[in-house]
This record gives sequence, C-alpha cells and structure tokens, in this order.
Amino acid sequence: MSRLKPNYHHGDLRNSLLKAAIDLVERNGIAKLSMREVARQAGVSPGAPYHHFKNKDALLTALAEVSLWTLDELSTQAKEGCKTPQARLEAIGVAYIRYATDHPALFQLMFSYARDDVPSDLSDAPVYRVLASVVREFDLTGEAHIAATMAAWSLVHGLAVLVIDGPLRHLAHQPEQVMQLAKAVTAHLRL
Amino acid sequence: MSRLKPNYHHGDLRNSLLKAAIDLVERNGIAKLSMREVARQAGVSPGAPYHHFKNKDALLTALAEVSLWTLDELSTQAKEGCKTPQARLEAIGVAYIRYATDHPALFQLMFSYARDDVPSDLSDAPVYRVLASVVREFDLTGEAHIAATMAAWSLVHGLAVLVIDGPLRHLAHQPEQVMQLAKAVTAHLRL
DNA sequence: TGTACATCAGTGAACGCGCGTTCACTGATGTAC
DNA sequence: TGTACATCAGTGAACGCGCGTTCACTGATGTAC
Repeated sequence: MSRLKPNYHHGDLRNSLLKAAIDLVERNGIAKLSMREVARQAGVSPGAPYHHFKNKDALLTALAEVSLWTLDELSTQAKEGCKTPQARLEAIGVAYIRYATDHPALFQLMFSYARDDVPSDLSDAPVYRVLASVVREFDLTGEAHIAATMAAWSLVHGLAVLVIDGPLRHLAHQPEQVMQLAKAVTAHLRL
Repeated sequence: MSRLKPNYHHGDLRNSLLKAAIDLVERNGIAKLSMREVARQAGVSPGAPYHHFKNKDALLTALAEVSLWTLDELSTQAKEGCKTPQARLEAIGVAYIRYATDHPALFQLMFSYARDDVPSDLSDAPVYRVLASVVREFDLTGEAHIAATMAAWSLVHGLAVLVIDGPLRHLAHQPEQVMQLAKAVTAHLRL
C-alpha cells in the first residue's frame, strides 16, 4: 500500500479515482468531466475505472454521495459551539454557503446526482436532517415544522445558487461579502 | 414568408433555431443540446446556424436572454391584479416557481448563461428589478432594501431549484403541492 | 515453506459515435440602371 | 419591365477530436494443500 515502487496493482484505485474526479470537477465543472481524464489524472489506463464503477453515471453518483455527507458533517460541526437556536441556524446557513462557494461544482453535482437520497420523508436525508433538527428547536410541529424547514433550506440554498451560478456570481470570489449577505438574509427568516 | 413551398432561403431561420433549441432543451436538458440537432430540428443543414450564431455559446446566451425576459414579463403580469404588497410578493413568487417547474431546463439555463445581465447594481436586471420594486413598497431603504430583496429572491429561487433539480424533485410533477409549498414558504419571509 | 491455481485489477488497442466548426459551393433575393 | 450583378443564406461534405465503453490480455495477489 504505502510502498513507493510503482505497483501494477494500484491498491486504492477507487479512492484515487474519486479524488481525481473531485479535483477535476472543481477545476473544470461537471460538464467537462470525462472518464478518460479521471483515469489519466489517476495515472491509470482508460479501462481501469470500469473495474470500480459500472459507468460514468455511477462515478458521478458516488461523488455526489461523498459530497453530500461532507456537507452534512460540516454543518453539524458548525452548529456545535452555538448557544441559541438562532445562532445554530445561522451557523448552519453560513457553513452551507461557505461550502457552496468553496466547491461550487461539487455543490451543484451533489444535488442533481444524488438519486437515492430522496426518501419522500426526507428526515433521514443528509443536510436536510441537520436543518430540520435545528428548526425543531423553535417549537413547531407537523406541517408548520416542515414548512419552516423548507423555508430555511430554500433561503440558504437559493442564495448559494445565486452566488455560484447566477446573477450574483460576481461575488463568488469575495467570501466576506457573501458571508455578510448570508447573515443579512438569514435575518429575514421568520420562524 | 408564409408560402408553403419549400424555400431555399428559410426566411426566419434565426427564430426557428431559437424555437428548436428551446424545444430541445426542455425535452433533453442543456447538457444534451447540440448545434447539429438544433439544425436538424429546424430542418436545415449543420452549417446553416452559423450564419446566425457565431457558435454554440452564442446560441445558448441568446436563449438565456429570451427566457430571462419571458420570466420578467410573467412576473410583472402576475403582480398586476394584486391589491396589497404582500399579495404582489406572493404572486411573483408563485409565478417564478411556476415558470421553473414548467420549464426547468430553460430556468437553469437562463441563470447560468446570461452573461451580460450582471450589472453590479442589478437594478436594471430582468426579474430582479420586478422583485425589488415590490419589496420597495415595504418601506425599506438602502442596505435594508437590498438585503430584503435578496432574501425574497433567495427564498423563491432556492425552492425552485430544490424542486426542479434537487432533493424535492419528486414534487416536480405535482404542481398543486409545489404551489402550496411556495405559499407556505413565502409566509416565512420577514420584511 | 513451496507449489498450483483461481481470482483480482490492471493494460492498451480498438470500436463506433456524434460533436463543433469550416469551407467551397450555389440558389434565391434585392438593387441599380 | 428587363438585365447585370452583388449579396445573402442556404447546402453538404469534410476535418479532427475526445469521448464512453469493450475486450482479450497479463501481471500480481491470495488461498488451499
């Protein structure tokens, strides 16, 4: 595994492919990702990836899965140190938007490609569940709780999308401004 | 123009190409749109479109422009009959989300490809200006007005995106549910 | 510890494909006189 | 109204390209005895 001599057998190709794909997606966007380039970047022949992923779609889906759970974890961590529900909500929002601006293409990918994580319930879905748990602290129940969670999610998601791939993209490389905007916008949420 | 005999000169090819492209984008998504297929659909040879659009990117940009102004007009119309600012705001939101669910691929396209319409001011930008004018009725000024407009926009845009290409896509073909959600979510906006 | 063998995870050549774009061309149209 | 000619807006063949995927293969690894 950790030997330095070049191996015929790579040993950890699946992970290397995912890493390469993440790298390429972040650099060139989803549309330009090709299996051949992923293989190239991983230093392997064009056919090799097919021992680990059925096809391109499977690779992209795996990528989405990874990213989704990464964001889930980041937002969970973000709320940890906060004392009030409001603070936790804002922290999640900021973490969410930071992830989006730091990894725009992955962010896009993770929502459009994660096919499995759409239980009609959603409450086990990564990211959503984090938001929902914080919104629950606001003493809402049933429909009201769902609507409030959706509102919070929409607000934060919308801003993220407008910044990374929309009319606000001129802010994409001014993180402080985006964060400021994120806070200002979050303040308009009524729970 | 309106002759039925097949013309060597098409007469209105530019518009036919745009129409064909809209059709194809709506059916197959942005990623699968090809110049050749647009030409094919318009009943013309592969080279013909290049007399009207410099390249594929130019076609897509033109498409985005058209869609953007369509949505601008739809949302302007939507607010017309409404009596209170709140009603106008909700009407715009609903129109916005309806457009997104009716034409998901165009909706995506129009934000990611419209390159010119990003004046750092935004106040002349289609769609944004409609929202901003309604938000202005809430007696906010300066920064507060901008933040409020952004919040409204983010909220509505976020829900749209979650529905058409995200974890809520299972709702994409249940318009009533989406509209209900849109209203419930809009109610969480504090202005 | 050694050997035979199955299985795993690579190679690299090859396939067919549709794409964006160019180009020399030509038929249709509009204009000047 | 007729004719000469420039310009416009098509044709269709051709280019080179990179892609996704397959396949026969082979070297490395693990296992049974």
